[in-house]
Amino acid sequence: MTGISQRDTMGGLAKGLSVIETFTAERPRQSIAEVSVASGLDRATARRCLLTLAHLGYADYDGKFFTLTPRVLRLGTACLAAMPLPQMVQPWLDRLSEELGESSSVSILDVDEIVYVARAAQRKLMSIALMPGSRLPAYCTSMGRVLLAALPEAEAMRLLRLRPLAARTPLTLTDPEAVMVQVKGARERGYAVIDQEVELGLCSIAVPLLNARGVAVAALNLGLPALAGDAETLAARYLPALVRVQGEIRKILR
Amino acid sequence: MTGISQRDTMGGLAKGLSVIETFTAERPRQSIAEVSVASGLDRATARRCLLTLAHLGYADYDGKFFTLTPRVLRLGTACLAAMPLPQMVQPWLDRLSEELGESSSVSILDVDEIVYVARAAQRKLMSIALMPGSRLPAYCTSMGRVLLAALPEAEAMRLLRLRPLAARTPLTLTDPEAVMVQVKGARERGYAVIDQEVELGLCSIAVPLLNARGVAVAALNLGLPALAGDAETLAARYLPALVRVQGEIRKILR
DNA sequence: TTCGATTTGTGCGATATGTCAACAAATATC
DNA sequence: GATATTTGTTGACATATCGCACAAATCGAA
Repeated sequence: MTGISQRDTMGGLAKGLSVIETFTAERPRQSIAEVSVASGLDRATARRCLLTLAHLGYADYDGKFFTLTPRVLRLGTACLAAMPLPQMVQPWLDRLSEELGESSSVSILDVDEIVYVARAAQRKLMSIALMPGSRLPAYCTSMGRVLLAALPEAEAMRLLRLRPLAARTPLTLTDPEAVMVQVKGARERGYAVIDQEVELGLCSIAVPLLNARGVAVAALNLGLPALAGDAETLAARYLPALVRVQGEIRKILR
Repeated sequence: MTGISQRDTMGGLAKGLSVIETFTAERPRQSIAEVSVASGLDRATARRCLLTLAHLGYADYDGKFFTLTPRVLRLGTACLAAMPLPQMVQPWLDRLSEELGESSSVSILDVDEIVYVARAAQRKLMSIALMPGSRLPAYCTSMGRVLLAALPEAEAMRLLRLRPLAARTPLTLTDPEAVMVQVKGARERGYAVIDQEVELGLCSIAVPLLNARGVAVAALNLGLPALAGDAETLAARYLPALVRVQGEIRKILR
């Protein structure tokens, strides 16, 4: 019950998962040696992991390079499918987006990143396509800020210090202390507004999604073009609809 | 080089992955014993897998039940991000959807399912939200049929026989032989049209995406409302645009 | 081609891990 | 509330697997 004892762990599983995570957009095809250095595993071990993955259909092997197969996606979608939240909120997202003509999303916090778990896309504002499973850093997103606001302050601060905060645009706050001020503001107001800190031209307003016990389990946001006005104007215009959905979802979240 | 020899496999990895896959929408929270029966592993082994997953942050454990965490999504998105195809085709999808005012998607085949890897959603025709990572059975989808058509006939037939074909609508073909006839038709014509076999009110037309060597690596489709007419009308109206994009993408696919 | 450099494949001892069985704790059943 | 059943945990033993060192293969450049 205390810590995980040595005899309760399975090294092989941990190693295999880390091998999967070495595959990125920059390195979609890797040799055994590449995976070995990327994962820090011995070549012999990396080789066994890769051969096992190939054998199970999670990877393809052409005799030289390994690539992941769509079967790996099953792991992720198993996870998404296993979450009750996405299916519960999707109808509300659809309605909200339809009504306002803007994209809305629901995300949860994974360490210092927000992970989209449901989305109703309306028009394309962002340069990259967001979808369930997509990740953005918490510090520069409206959903990230309301989710950080739901944590104990020390924990939020720890997450903000995990890595240097990149200036994604000239408007991005890159000082953890400065972000923390915004996080506190979000906690007090019950919502967060972001003005082009993720991407120029893009604003966003988010509220936390609370379960019946009042615990923030996710965040709901609207993506808006930057020309929509200052924070107060945005809030006045869009907050009522968000709060309404927030209330409805709270009723159905155990 | 021949088969995977016993000494090149890692049992722990295989077991851990199968444990992850036991989590579904129906069973998002599982005890050790439940996972044990679902995976066929000994309880002690299942326990070690689960504790390891929890230790690594892939699962949560409340002392009784395990749930997967969003961290598992990283595995899947690592896979999607590692695919060059989605990023390459996305601009074409966006343009195509914009032009025609209908949703378009690209999918690949994973065993007997199609997996969406890119999508430009225009208006909501389907009851469920489709997005990259989503899966539909191959037998009743236009993209599935053109992808099956690209396989050797015996292999396609094997996939069609893997599980009973569910009648998703009154129009769904549920006889493997009958589906095979359509698959062959798709191969001859170079495209497939589906009329409300997935969902009532929804038609779809698909073409294969070929790489420079002429190998079908994915499928491209348009989702259309059922009122759009019969197969020939649909093809006459939408095929030219699809074929144009097919040609463009073929140029950029190695 | 030949040679060196890098990468990949493979035996081996030491260690980790799976299996099985037993047991204790929790839960269900009556 | 007593019994039966399921579930979680632990220990012992056989075996799989790790990581090392070396062999084989592949690659690159002269």
